[in-house]
Amino acid sequence: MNTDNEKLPKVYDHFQVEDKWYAYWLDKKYFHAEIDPSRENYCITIPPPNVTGSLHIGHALCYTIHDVLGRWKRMKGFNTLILPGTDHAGIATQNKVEQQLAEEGLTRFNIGREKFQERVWKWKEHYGGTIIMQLKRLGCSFDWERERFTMDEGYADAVQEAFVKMFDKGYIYRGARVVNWCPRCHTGISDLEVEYEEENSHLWFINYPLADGSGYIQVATTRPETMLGDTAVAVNPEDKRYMQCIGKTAILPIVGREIPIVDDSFVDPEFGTGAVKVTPAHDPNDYEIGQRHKLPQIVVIGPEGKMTDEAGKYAGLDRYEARKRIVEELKEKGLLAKIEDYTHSVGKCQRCGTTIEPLLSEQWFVRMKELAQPAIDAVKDGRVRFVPDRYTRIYLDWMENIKDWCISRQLWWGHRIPVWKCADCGEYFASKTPADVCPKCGSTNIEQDPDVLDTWFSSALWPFATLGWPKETPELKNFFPTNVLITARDIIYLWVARMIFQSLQFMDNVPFHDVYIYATVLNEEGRRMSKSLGTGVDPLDLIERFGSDALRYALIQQAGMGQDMRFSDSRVENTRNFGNKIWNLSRFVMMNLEGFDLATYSGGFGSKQSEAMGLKLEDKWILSRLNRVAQIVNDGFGNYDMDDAARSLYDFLWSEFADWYVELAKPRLRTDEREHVQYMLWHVLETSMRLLHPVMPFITEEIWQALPHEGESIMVAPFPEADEILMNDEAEQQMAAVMESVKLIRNLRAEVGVAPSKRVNIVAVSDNSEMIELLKAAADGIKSLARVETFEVASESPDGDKGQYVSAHTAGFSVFMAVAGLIDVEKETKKIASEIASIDKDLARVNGKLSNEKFLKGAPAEIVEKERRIQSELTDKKSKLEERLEAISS
RNA sequence: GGGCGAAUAGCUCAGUUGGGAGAGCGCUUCCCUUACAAGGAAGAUGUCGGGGGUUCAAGUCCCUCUUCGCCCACCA
Repeated sequence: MNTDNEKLPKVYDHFQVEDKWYAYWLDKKYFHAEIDPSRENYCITIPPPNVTGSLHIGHALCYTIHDVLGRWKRMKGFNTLILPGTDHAGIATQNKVEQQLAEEGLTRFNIGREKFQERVWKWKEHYGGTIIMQLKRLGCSFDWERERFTMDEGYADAVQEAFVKMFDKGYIYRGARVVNWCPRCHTGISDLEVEYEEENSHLWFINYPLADGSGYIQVATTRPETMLGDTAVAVNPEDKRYMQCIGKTAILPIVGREIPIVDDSFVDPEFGTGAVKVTPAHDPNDYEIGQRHKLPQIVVIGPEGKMTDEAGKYAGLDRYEARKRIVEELKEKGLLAKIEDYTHSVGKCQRCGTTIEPLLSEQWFVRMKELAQPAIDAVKDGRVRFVPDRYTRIYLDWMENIKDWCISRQLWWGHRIPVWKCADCGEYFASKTPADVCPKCGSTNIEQDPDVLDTWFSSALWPFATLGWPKETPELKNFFPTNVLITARDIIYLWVARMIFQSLQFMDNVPFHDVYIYATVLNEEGRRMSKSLGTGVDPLDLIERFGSDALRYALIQQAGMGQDMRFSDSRVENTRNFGNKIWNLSRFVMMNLEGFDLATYSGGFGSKQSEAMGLKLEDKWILSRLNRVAQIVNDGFGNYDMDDAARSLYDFLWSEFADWYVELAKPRLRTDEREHVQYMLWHVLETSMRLLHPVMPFITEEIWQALPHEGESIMVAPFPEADEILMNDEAEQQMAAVMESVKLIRNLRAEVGVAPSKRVNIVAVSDNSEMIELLKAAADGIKSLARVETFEVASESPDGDKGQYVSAHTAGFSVFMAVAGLIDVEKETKKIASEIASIDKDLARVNGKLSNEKFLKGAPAEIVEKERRIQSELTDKKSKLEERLEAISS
């Protein structure tokens, strides 16, 4: 290979490299998975991002993890399918488009359902496109030929199929309930879509006069405006204070309605006055009380958050204005006993922040009990495993206390509910195809339900609907169930749980085997990164500045087991530096590969071959380290410990390969070892690039392509497996001693202030023959790394004028550095004395242990042995220092 | 009210089954030594949140307290 013609630029330029290789990979169709029964599958259907906007760093982490695992498995020979797509995100996207309309002074009602839907589709095209572009820039090796959208044609069919089947099986029912109503979004939402916030408010105490004139009963409320809809007062049946009131009636102030006083064990006698006003149409608990006592339901607040006609003179007022005025009127009438400050949590719409109005309305629900059970079993018996494990209980607790799921939404963007109602006989029926006649009475006077389905109803089908369900496609047969779901912890209930029960229902199998809940990304201030909080960071910005590889590595390096991570730009900058280090490391190797021919090295490193090749200590050492890293990386990816894998590669490449091996290789390249060293450098670098490729795909491809290689892309090259034969404890220990000697000499130089350019004369001393041999063998390397002119190895300290040496001591050997002129005896004495003091401290600890019989008896033999070794090392070092002290002061 | 997680160097975080406290950034000193100044060499910095306990041995296990974050709950 002629390296002169292919000089790599000095600074890594991520711009041209990333675009070039992504286009190449696409062109080669490496991302595309065809069905291949001869190979084991690896399949993930990605969590489809909402088409509400662009992706932030949290998403970048999620999809980087997908891509790391995908690339790893692909290189390991799995038929790998990472299936991408996007989610229509009903309410969220509709809100975005409504905001857009509002800027034009329009509402969805102005332009009508059809036109509105057109606008949302346009929005989807735009932002869906942006998201896909972001994923591509991130380097994601997803199968774009199989990209899906939760409202594409086939998907719509799956949603209808699922709904109709569930409807016909009786899992879906229509019911009047108090639901969480968002007056701004104008729709009901599920319990999971409500977010609670602490609010400072008041507790109003109101006297309700008793009808018999015998006084009044006092109730406490946080929502005085709902009193207009009260149809009872409830007290606890055990509450002695109110026993005589039960069965009596009270006169509802302002309204004048006579309402019963009922007993219900729901009421907590400790809270407030122990008497509760009951508003069945505006509070889920009151609704339940109302059901138990057959109370009427009076809706006094309408869908817009305004008082209804039932509110009499307050009709038409905003709910908060009504509250003010009602409190005012009660005060005037002398019925307001007191007002207390009170802090409580108030439900807000997850999507727009508007305070939820509990409102009685008719909705479609999924009956959950029966569906939940198999989903509970699947996790309990381990068919689905949560990582980290602590989420198992969170899931199970929720599933075991599950409530029915409100799936209808009064929105225009989403899957229209495939239910028709017959105007003549009142029958509701579901149908996948547009219906025109009532199956019960034959009437054609039928109308489709205007509502759409909760987005999560469609998302719940994702792992199988994307593979073709309800059709029995080859993809579905081949790739289902998928291997793992990688997702954020905030959608365990909303999505994960629902995929599990829907999959068990429709596929009779779990949707995935592992659920990996990754870290929540926080910004520098420790706040959750979220678009709606305004704390999102655009990954594209970081990719532009530092490169995709840098961003990916920074994310993976920090992606510990579900731990939150604070993310800041400086992290990515550091990783960019790592990329540059790898780049220059590769430049060095490449510059020195002249004349290297890969073809002559087809054997690799077997134990015998390595002997035959005459491996030096540093060769054995770097091969040992390389294979240990290969082990850690494979284990790390396999156990979702990706940070461990990433960090070990960083340390290996920078602190071992570049800092030590390459430095030791430099002089060897000028000797007859050249060819062998070339092979070593190539081998270690090429293997490292393959190990690193899943995390940093672009730079590794660029380097790999520039190196001699076999195959057309690193993406499809085999992933390195650890070879235990090459793991070599002895070499690692010996190398540690050599490195220690270099550090000691460098340290002495710095201490005495010898200029880096100046070479020094060293005498290394040991009374251990093996150590002497080792130091002798390593002399060339030590001389080069520590800038040593003469390096003498002796069994005794240099005699003669000891005032001409400074020294440093470690276990097994000492180094003496000749200084020009005499040493500063005072300074040297001080240094040695302080070292002795520090050794004494350690020695005291070790001696204490070793003189403790309990320790000697209780601790395992190897630990005792280790302490003994430490003791002898310290003692040895101390005596050397004392000897030295003696020598210089004499 | 219940549950979960976190607390380790100035900052952000690693620390596998209990066995001589680590990295990156920042800081100090020196160096453009032909792979790399986005770099190299040397160095300083810790009551491992507090208090108990188990153990020969605790950052690691148990109890308790404090502070922060998150989740769940029918907080009228």
